[in-house]
Amino acid sequence: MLSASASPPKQTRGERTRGALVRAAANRFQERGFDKATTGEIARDAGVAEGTLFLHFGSKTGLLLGVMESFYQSLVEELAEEASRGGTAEARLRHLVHFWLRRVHRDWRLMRVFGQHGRFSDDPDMIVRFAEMNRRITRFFGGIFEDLKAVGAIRSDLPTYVLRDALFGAAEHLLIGMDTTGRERDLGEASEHLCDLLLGPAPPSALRSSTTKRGPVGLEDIDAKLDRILEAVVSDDPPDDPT
Amino acid sequence: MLSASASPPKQTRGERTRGALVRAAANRFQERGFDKATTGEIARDAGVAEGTLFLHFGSKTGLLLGVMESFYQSLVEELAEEASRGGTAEARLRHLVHFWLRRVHRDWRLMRVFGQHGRFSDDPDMIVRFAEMNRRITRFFGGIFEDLKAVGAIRSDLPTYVLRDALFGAAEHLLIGMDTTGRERDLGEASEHLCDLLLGPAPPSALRSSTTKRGPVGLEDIDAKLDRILEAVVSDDPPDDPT
Amino acid sequence: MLSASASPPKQTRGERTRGALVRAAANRFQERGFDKATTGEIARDAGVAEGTLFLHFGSKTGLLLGVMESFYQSLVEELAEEASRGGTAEARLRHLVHFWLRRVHRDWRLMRVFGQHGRFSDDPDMIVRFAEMNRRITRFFGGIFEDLKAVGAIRSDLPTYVLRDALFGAAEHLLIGMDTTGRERDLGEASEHLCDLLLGPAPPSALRSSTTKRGPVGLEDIDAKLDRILEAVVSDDPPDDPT
Amino acid sequence: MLSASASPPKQTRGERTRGALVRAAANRFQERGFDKATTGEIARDAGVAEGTLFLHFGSKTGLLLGVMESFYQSLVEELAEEASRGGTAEARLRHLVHFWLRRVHRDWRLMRVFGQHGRFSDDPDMIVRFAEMNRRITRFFGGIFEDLKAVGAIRSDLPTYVLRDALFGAAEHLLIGMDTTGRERDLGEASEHLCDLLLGPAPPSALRSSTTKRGPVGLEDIDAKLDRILEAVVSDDPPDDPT
DNA sequence: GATGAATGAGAATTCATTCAT
DNA sequence: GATGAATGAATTCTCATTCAT
Repeated sequence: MLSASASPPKQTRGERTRGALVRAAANRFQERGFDKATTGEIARDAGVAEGTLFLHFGSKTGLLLGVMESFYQSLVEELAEEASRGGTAEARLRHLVHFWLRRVHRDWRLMRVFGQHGRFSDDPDMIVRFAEMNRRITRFFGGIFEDLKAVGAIRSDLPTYVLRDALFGAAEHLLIGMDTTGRERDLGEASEHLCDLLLGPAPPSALRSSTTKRGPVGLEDIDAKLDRILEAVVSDDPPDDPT
Repeated sequence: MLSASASPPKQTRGERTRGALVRAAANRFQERGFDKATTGEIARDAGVAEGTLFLHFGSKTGLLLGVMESFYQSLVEELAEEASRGGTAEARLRHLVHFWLRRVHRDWRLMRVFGQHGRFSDDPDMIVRFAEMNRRITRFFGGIFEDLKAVGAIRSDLPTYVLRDALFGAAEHLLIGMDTTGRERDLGEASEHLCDLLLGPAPPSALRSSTTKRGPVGLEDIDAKLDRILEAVVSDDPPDDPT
Repeated sequence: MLSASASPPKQTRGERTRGALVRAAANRFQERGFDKATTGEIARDAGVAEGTLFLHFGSKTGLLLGVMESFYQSLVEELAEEASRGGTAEARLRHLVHFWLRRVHRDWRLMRVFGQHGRFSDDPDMIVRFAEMNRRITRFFGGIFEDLKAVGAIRSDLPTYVLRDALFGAAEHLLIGMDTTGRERDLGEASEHLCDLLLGPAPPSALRSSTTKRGPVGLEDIDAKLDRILEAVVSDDPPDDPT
Repeated sequence: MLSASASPPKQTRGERTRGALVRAAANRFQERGFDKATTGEIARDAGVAEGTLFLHFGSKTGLLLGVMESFYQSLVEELAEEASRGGTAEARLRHLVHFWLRRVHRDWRLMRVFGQHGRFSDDPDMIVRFAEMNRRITRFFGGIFEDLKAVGAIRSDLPTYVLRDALFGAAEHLLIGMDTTGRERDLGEASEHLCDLLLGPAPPSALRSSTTKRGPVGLEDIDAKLDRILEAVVSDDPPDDPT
């Protein structure tokens, strides 16, 4: 989960403890969900007494908040870095979507916990904080959509919220489906398809990116597909939503 | 929630009790989630003793299963009725999507509970049953997508699963967004936009009539068909899910 | 504590359980105070599972309320019976005060718990209920004081509240003193003295009651007192307030 | 609470810390009671680390002891000053009672905590110390009562302990009643009434002059003196308590 | 003297489930 | 079929106290 930071030597004992707790909690929340994960378990994993958990985070919900903040902070950083790579708006979208799919793939269970409790917690603070974090994330994509519309690469008659919901919703369903059914999907391909959907059909010129290139069909293509069909006789099941 | 059926007079006492429990449970699950809803309050709402609940459903999970079955049964019936209205594939899609949005709008919290517990329950029976129900739902849309591709109304390069994930995912995000933020959206408009996205911009010519020929059969045609087969085989067993 | 009722055969299981819990709780509250008594302990004493306690009383505070109600109910009944004995207002006062001293002597620790938590609980319901019970008790004495004033047996220039506070306060301090210091006092004598104080000095005639009779002093009296002085070289400690 | 003394400039750091802790603790004990006040909040209020509290007082009980000592020390000083004003025994009583009412009015919650824990603590040291402090207080009043009896201003047939219990008990009930019911009482009036009760109605003649002789010595006189001795011996060690 | 981080033994409460009637 | 009373394991949270720095 949250990586065991290669800590620059300066860190108080308290900081180390907090870190260990956040990491242990992220793991437990991910694998068992918030409600089924117990504070006892988490403390034990972190190698501290249960009371220490409450010393640092005040409550189980406070701990979740801590995990969320830690998670979204690095997520935003990564996203910022990925988004900083130049290119046309379309290239940036394709790049970010691909990144998003891979990123969410790693942590969708945890993000699902965030979504569930960030939105429906009894603690209003939690709800507010979660909304903020979420906004920081969606902004990245919302901005690009606006750019694309301005440039004419996306039909301007589609409201941004539909595009955004389609993007995040599709990603979520896709990833959950993969994880709960065991069916493997090539995330690169999937993200290309998803972008294709959002961007609409290729404008006259051939801007198509490599994976989706539609050159003349050869026997190789057919053979590859037959292979996949043969494999497909085995797989099984359905997906849901991350955040 | 599940409507208090104007019951045809004949019903055993047991049936009436079961019904009351299912209705009460649906309400509680919806408003408090599965875990926070207690068997005690459900029994009280239903006007029976707590023991009676276990007499009929064996366990809380069993009760959830009962609620799910009752829910999906009517959902499938409604969907079947809506889908039976004729029209072009596109008209059927637009109609069903609109219906879906309105329908899910009413019960998204409950469906969210189903999705959560149907997929991640410890009870394997629960998982299997949920998958079946889900498949019954997705089939309606999957079929239409195939038709639309066949007809050329949807670009055949987009795999069905992407369309399906985009549809269900977008619907879910849209509805949750409405409910948690209080922001009102016109569901009619939203469903039109969503269909516009899925269908892509209207093609220039009259390719939309249902049985247009596309010239001599080439490898491209075969390849396209293999695409459909591939999609069908992979997704008929493990389809995407609308929760 | 609360007497193990010689139950008339009709009593549901629940009633028996409630009774056992109330009795066990009264004991524990009395000997350890409300805060230090644990629900686990009480349940064990009552021979039921800890959960059962909460089934019947909802919370530890609810249990205290149950104990209080049970206690004050019998107290009021006893008081009503004692008060029903006729006689002059003075005779009734002397009788009731004597009864009160004996009664509180038995349960002052418990009554102290009631006073503490009945007045300072966070639960407003508790406070209201306690105030009501208390009023029911004080009314008995307040009424008599009014009668005595009307009759001229008590100086009418003393407000009733002073008399009442002096009575209850003195009783409380007296009893606590006895219990915490181990010093024995004759409750009959003490109640006579207390009444003497409240009533003021004897009117001309010799209404003095038997224990306080001041006949001619004999050597026996002096000898008895010397005995007590000799013993007194050993005793120790101080008192507090019941309710 | 305990006043922030305008300290004579010389005070070690330790003394200042102790003082801050005692003041903070007095406040917390008063408003939340001993058990509900936590060492954490007290330390925070005092502006020191929690560990520091234990450094100075060893335990929470030790802290209470510290507060008690500080409190009773000033109380005794104040009382001594008030008592030093001359006048007849009766005037001194009236003055002291009035002072007592006003004084207790300010701090009855805290004194209640002292009474509760000073008497029922598990720590035997606490009990002993509390008893000593208490004795120092009661002596002031006990002495006056003896004087008044000697002078004939109080009927000598009432044992001192009854007077003392009535005084302290009435004061306590009166003050608690005021605070918990919100009912305002004029403390000046109340103290007059209370003294009137204790002193009884003014005797007809001039028996109140300080050294009135009462004729030839008889057994009655000896007996009365034995009463006083008896009382003194029994109550000088274990006196009644003003809490 | 002082700190702040850590501790761990409780405590109250919850709730799905069982079972005698 | 139905009930209501009982259960007891599990869980979160509190707080006085300790101790290395």
